[in-house]
Amino acid sequence: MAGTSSTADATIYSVAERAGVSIATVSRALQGSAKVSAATRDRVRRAADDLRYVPTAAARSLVVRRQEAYGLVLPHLSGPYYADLMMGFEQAASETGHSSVVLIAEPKSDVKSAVRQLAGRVDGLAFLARSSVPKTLIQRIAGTRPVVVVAQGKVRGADSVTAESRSSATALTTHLVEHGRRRLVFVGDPRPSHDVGERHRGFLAGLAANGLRPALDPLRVELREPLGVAAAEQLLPHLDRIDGIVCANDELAVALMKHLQREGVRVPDDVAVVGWDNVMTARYISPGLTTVRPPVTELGRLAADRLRRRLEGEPPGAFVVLPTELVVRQSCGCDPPSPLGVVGPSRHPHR
Amino acid sequence: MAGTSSTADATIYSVAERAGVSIATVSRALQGSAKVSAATRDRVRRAADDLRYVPTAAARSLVVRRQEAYGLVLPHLSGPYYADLMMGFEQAASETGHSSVVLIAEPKSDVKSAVRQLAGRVDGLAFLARSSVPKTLIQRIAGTRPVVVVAQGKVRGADSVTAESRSSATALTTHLVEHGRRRLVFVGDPRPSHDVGERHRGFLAGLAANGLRPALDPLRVELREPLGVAAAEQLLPHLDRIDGIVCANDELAVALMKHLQREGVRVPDDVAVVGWDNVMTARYISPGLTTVRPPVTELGRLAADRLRRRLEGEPPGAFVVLPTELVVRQSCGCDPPSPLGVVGPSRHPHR
DNA sequence: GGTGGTGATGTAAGCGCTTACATGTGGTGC
DNA sequence: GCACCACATGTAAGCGCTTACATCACCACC
Repeated sequence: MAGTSSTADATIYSVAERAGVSIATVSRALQGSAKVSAATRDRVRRAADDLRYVPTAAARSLVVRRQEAYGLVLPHLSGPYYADLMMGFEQAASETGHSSVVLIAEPKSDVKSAVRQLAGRVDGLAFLARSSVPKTLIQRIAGTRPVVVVAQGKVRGADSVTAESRSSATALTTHLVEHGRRRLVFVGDPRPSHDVGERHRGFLAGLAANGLRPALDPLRVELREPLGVAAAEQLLPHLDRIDGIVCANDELAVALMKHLQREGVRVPDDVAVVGWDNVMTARYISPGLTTVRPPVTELGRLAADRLRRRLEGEPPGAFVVLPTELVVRQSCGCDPPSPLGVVGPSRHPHR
Repeated sequence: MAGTSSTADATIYSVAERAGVSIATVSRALQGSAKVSAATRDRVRRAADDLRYVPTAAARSLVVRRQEAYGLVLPHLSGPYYADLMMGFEQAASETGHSSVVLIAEPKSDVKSAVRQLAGRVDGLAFLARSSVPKTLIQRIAGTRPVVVVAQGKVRGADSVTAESRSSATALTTHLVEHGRRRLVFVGDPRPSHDVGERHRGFLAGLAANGLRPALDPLRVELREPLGVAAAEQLLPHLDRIDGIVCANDELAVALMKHLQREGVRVPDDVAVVGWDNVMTARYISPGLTTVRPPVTELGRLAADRLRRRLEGEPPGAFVVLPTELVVRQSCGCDPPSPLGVVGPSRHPHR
């Protein structure tokens, strides 16, 4: 019933028949191989067109022993971060003729078998941090085909691309200290995510360098908007003991800041707030949110690029760190609208 | 070199050999077919595990004559809209065991062949509006396999899922008129996108119902942030002649509003501004942006659902319209923080 | 007018799976 | 003790392509 019109399942055979040639010639004509006469090529093309022929990729994959596709495993988190990353990935992938198969790995669904299945249809895979795929599984897959992990620590046998986090976090923290803030607190759970862990370590380092310690233990919350409100609630009673809040990402930061403001707290006067990711809202909210911009699209692009190289024979183990950019707005205590400053080592692949 | 470890290319044969059974038994054991003894199943599983066996999806696809994958064609536009839509789509797809292959169709790249190639590796495709895929191409593909268009008008032979636009736009416009605004202008190009066209028509209808006409011709700009600033620049000289700006989407609206404010224009006092999409920024900016919330995730989910049904034999031609929600904040002139109101017909599939 | 070369096309062998059908093995019922 | 059946497993045929190799026609050259 679906897609009827009788031509629905044209194959290379029907095209060959209609064009009066062998299937080999059809294949050659359609792949643009040189060894076909112009006349024949035209005839084949016309036949294919008439028949609405769509070559079955699976058949080709089987014989060329390549899927010509990459897999991208994301956590279930909306937000611009993942969209941008995907764009970069897909673009780089398609430039080398690879399709992108995406999988959203949420905790609830059967991630393990979903990932396995995905692996079977791609030549290489990229795993994003926080995608609730156990590291051991990633390692297993990496023993099977090229794998790159994004925004995570190293995984044996896999490549890694990350945005620099620790030193930017230190810079960010130092910036707050230079504003005279001494009683800082970190909001976000440093444990489950390598990246957030790094930000937290950088935060601690920034404090330590100034002989300071966190005013409170980190508030271990997930990096989502509603938790920002919850965190604000938790902090309200302690506002006399803190003068700066370093959030693990912008969603948390904007929600938290807005809620504090609703409760009459002045930002940055009473308390400074900073985030991470440079989402769109960060530059529209007021005061403008001081944050860190990771090169998200570039991260995606680079992940696909790693896969390409691996498939071309490069050995695994590359570890690429991309620089981030400190984006200073007003929530930290700076007054004028003045975005500036670049922090972090420049790109430095090794191994 | 890549993914060495010698086991890299375990096939069903090597697993069969190691387990001491035939490949048929391996297939049955791994697919969970009932006709395998528990002991054998275990042995096979262990062998597969030892060998890091990853079944080649292409081989299976070839024989079962299904790709077990859907294609999703998006325009090159970042923003939460597409991310959410993809989430919904992927989720629904994976619930029925389908992978999602995404393609970002930008004008520059060779969209035509990319789409063709995509078609060959999926069982059905969803095309998003503004994805720079010519309608004729979509129609051709639709003659070949199930196709659903999202947020577009009807396409022959394809299904369609859309968010209600026109009457919500009328409601939005009417709301502004009720605030006493009489001199409204539409920002965004109604021509290339079916949805934007609908919003514009709804805008005109809302005015006409009150005996009004647009204060200016629509400002035909793309729906991206930078164009919002440009539009604001264009409107500044005419501010005496307008008191309300209806933007085709939120990105445009927030950029425009912010720029007007920078120039000393008071929103909503001097001029009201409204948008469309209900992006995150809309609720953090001040004044809060009055806008319309389309059920984006649901749209994605429904698109995948249509494909499923078509593959199950349902005839093409379904036309599903999802209701949107008017989100009233302050940029329209309302004072209290009070989101409310639902507008638009409820979901009504026909055919 | 043979010989050899060149370019276009055909022949056929798989790629790694699934599955209809054939085969084998034991247990049951009479 | 034999027929029968259910169940577990094996055999083998393809799914729709690509490509190495064989074939063929034609032309140039001496």
